[in-house]
Amino acid sequence: MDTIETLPGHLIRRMQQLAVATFAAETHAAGFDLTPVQFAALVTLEKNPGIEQATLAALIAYDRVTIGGVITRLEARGFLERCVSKSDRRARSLHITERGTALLRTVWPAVRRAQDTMLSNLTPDERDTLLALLGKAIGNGEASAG
Amino acid sequence: MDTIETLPGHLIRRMQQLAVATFAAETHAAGFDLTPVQFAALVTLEKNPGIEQATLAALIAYDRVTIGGVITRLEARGFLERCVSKSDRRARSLHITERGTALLRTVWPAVRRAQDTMLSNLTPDERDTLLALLGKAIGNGEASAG
DNA sequence: CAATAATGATGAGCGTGCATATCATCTTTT
DNA sequence: AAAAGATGATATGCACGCTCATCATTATTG
Repeated sequence: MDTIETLPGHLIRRMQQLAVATFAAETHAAGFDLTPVQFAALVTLEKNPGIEQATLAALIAYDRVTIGGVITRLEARGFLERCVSKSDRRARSLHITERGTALLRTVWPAVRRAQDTMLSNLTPDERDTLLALLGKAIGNGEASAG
Repeated sequence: MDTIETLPGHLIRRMQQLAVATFAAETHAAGFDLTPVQFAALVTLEKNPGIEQATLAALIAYDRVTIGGVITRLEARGFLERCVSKSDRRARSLHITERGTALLRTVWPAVRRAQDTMLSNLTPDERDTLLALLGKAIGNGEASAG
């Protein structure tokens, strides 16, 4: 064998590559400049106002250091605010801004379109199966009561 | 809805995250310091001696610029050689070295183990299904005679 | 309560991953 | 064969994504 094509890791990377490219294509086409991480952070922040960076990182399964940089860039663009937590002076409490909320509201259609496009080679049944298997593979449904 | 958890893109990213982490864990545990891209490049180079950077990039579906950096690091570590192509002085012909071949031979077991570990939550049938669906989603089997 | 450990954030460093621009070289067109 | 276009590689810039180290602050323990 000794080839890359059939290795799970390679297929997974290609899929992720396609997903990111599709996300970028759809959002850019709609006039936005937002990465998947940035979108995930804002969406999660809208649903959980006031959480700290570490909590946000855990919620969307990212490294804390990575999230720090993402937050810095989102703050610089005015999509969220970062202030020292009242209960823990080490922590930074995060709040999405009006501008951030407005961005989410307008970008959601493009994001939904992207989710559809990146699976356009699959039938609806196949999509369901794929997503179920991915969820099972990454351990969704086990101790995910975070 | 308005949440991240159920979006295909999020699941795909989590899967890729798991795949990379598993690859690193298994190869590190076996005493190697190699990234998935570096491994893919070396394997493909072993099978296709003398190809150029652009060809290699196309074979493993990477950006040419990215591959340039990967090749530079692999060359610095003595795993491959880069020389000006005879037929095209713009191009760089790549050859894996003895050291590179030896590395591949010894790291393969860890890589295979990683491929298994990253899907350990799935049954054999589920793994087959997942890989088939990923292949279909990324368009394998259509004009892939590159 | 003092010493220790744990936690939140940040800085440094490395390696992708991609877009854009630039230069060298090859190919095509006229 | 000169002009125009295409292609291979590289430099630059930006954004992840992670490890390790560091500092501040909080929690724990003796």
